[in-house]
Amino acid sequence: MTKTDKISTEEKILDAAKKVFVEKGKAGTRMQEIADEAGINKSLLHYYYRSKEKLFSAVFKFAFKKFAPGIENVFESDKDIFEVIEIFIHSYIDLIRKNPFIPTFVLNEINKNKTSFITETIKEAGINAEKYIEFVYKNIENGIIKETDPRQLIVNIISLCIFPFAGRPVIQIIAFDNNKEEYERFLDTRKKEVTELIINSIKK
Amino acid sequence: MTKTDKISTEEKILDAAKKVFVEKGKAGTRMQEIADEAGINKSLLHYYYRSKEKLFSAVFKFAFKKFAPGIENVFESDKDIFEVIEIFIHSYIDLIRKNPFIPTFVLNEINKNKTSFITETIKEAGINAEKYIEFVYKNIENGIIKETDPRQLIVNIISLCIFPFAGRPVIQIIAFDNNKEEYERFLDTRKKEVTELIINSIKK
DNA sequence: GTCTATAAATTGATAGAC
DNA sequence: GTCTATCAATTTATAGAC
Repeated sequence: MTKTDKISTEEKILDAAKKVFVEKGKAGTRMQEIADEAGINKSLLHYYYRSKEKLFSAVFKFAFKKFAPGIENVFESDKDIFEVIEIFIHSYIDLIRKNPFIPTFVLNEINKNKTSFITETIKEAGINAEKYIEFVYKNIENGIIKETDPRQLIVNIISLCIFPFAGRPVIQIIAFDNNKEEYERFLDTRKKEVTELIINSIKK
Repeated sequence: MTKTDKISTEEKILDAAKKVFVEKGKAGTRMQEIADEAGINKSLLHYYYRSKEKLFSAVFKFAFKKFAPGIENVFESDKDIFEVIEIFIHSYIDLIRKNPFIPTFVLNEINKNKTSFITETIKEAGINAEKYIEFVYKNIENGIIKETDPRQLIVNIISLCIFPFAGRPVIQIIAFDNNKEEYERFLDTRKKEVTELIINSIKK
């Protein structure tokens, strides 16, 4: 008996739901499709998760955790800020590359679904902005980096990491003649490009 | 009689459709809601536009034109590249600020809706990447800017302009305590921030 | 051109057998 | 726990009166 046989029905449903919701969005998802993907009966979805809404909630929470990197853990150290930024960019781009649909899904649902649930999920993710901001200010005071707005900096970093994935179909068509392999190579060079651009913008 | 009374039913429908589709997305839009928004009967939607699909197509084409700036017009001139970039960033951020939901809408539909219609619309927009690329290379050869990959450059510019709008709800909550006015001020400074970052990255 | 009425298909959710 | 059958509501689309 292989280990995959041991996956519980509840897990099978959640896995299937993640796949379908992230790919099609909340409004575009059909409960039937999740059931098919999980290889089970549609009624079981309601047995384990009362409603589509509740199933979506579970998926969104998972997706948001993937999306929102633990910046507070990376930036709290006493390490070299340039090194920390490089590690952050590299690991974040690696992360998105493994989950390329997550950014579009999260951004879209957050914009369309202005419920208290979404707001709460974002807050509950417990991203500690203060620790990061302190870290940046300390490096400014110590004369290691230029006078920099920490919020502009982090928005710059995340913008540059995410857009090549969210905007991939457009960029690939317009700038790469819809050549998939060429675009993959473009993404390869992206880590270095973004790191250099950011480091260059804060170093004295 | 005011001029607004002269708006044809067809126009009223398209205006209403733009509003609802861009806000709720293709899958989340209901024909009834468009009819209500236009103040007309639901049947008229089908009279003027045969189906939801066709109405969506009209809206998407409009939205994509807004989204995809005419880079070929801006960059074909013999003007100073630094000036051209500044103008491009300023006018693009101004444009998105007037249509803040367009980026999320376009990016989302492009990723979820992998039909030939979407691909064709992107191609038909007729964005002339070559003219832009030539312009950048000319400036490199003339020693005005550093050795730069034109595609990385344009992706950098657009990333930095768009993400603060697509990711607004998250950033506003995490970094600005959900304070709308503070976020508006943040966006105000964004034009200068992006321009400086980009110029700084290409100047010798 | 614009409306009412309604068809036809889809879809989230529940009841009840096993 | 899992399935079949089915309800009830929604939603796109059309027919036909005016």
